[in-house]
Amino acid sequence: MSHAQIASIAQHEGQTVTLRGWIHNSTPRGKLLFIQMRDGSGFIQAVMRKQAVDEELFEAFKRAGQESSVELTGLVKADTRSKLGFELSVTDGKVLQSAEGFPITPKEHGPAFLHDNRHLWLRSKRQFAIMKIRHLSVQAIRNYFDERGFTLCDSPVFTPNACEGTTTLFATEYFGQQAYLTQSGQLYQEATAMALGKTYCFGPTFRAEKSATRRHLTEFWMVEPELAFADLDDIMDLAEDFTVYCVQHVLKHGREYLEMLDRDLSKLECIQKPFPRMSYDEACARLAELGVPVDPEDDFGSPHETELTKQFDRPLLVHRFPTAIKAFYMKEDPDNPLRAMGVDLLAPEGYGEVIGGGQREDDLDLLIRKIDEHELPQEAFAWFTDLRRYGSVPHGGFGMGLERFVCWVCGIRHVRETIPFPRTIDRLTP
RNA sequence: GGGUGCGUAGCUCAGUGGCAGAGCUGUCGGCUGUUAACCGACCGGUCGCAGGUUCGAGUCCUGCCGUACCCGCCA
Repeated sequence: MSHAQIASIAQHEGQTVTLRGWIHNSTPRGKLLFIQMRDGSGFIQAVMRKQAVDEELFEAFKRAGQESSVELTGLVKADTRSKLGFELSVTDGKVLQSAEGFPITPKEHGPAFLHDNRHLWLRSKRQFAIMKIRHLSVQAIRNYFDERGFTLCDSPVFTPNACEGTTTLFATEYFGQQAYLTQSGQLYQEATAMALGKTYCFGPTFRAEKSATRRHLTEFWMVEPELAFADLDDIMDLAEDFTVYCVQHVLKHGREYLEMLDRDLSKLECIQKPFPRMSYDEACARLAELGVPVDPEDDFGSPHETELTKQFDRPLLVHRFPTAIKAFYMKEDPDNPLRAMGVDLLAPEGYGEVIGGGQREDDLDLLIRKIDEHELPQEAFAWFTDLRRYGSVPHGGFGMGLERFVCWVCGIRHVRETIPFPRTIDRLTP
């Protein structure tokens, strides 16, 4: 007898198979027992008839609580009464461990309770679907860059210096020195891109931001491509093409998971090129037209962002932000030094910033001046300025927050559900 | 860093200053098409913590703790 997987149950129609998994929920109905079983690959309904199995077995399954581990053998039947289209008509089985009082019942629960039980909550159908979509997103990201000649060159997690101020850095002791956990792999990608042309890193990043919002984690995964010989337009083209690829990949391979989450698929189907693009100044003018004016020398906030993205059914690229509010490494607009060659990709439906990036300052003297202006120590950036000393070229890249992407694609409210064990300002466990 | 709301059974919640409640979970029994089943019974309480007002506080006041959401900042 072979063990089958629920995910590929259609191949076994008309056959007798054995499934190994857990009782997701069960409903006794007299001499019938309906078992919602999951095996990690999917969910299926098994029907146990008292007359068809050993009496002791029937009683054992009737007593077995939610999340008991079990083995079930039966005939795979096409059945329209089951949501999957297939049902297991049980002939034999075994309760491996009979569980009692599983805390996450099929009824309603609050977020604090669910997160305290994250190790068990991952077994629910909704979390199963989200983790599958996260996986497909990672697959899409890697495929995209690998198929286009990018070389994976991961940046270090321990770093000696801050690139955007120390208040958002996690500090740690490193053999007697102060070290920080990385909040971006970008500076190192600028080095690898000069060595290999097109590179990317993909790993966890850490930010000690005191942001308790539905869009923030203190530990999150970021993919950061960097290209030599690229200007702002190239970066925007890449961000656009990449986003379309990733969304369409999930849509193509993860339809069943999106349906489990009741995602409106039409909202994802329309994520196609071209994306609307507007400069920051154009965005401010548009906001004024929409009746939400903004001070053009001050960055606009999340309500402004939402108002802007509501105008479109696909992501919006906003470029050329005020230099004053952007990081030291960002290139100034040659046409206007008050504007920097940065770009944000704002996802629709109120999801907001998913990608941030731009063209980097490639002029040695300007970069050294910017480091001073930002009151950063030159010596910490000696290796970074070397990149402009030896064969500087126009270059750029961006970072995409994986969890924000997954949150948008899933159409869920909070990023904390998009990572197996979220780390937020007020949660370190489980 | 700023603002707002909520803490009552394992969970989700109701509770008018006057006897501590419901549904679900769990345990036991019943039921042949359920999928958050249903019917009957049982089990289940430091009303977040500390102080105050009052004849009397789950309920009103103060502080603390926890939690949720919004803003700022970002991906």
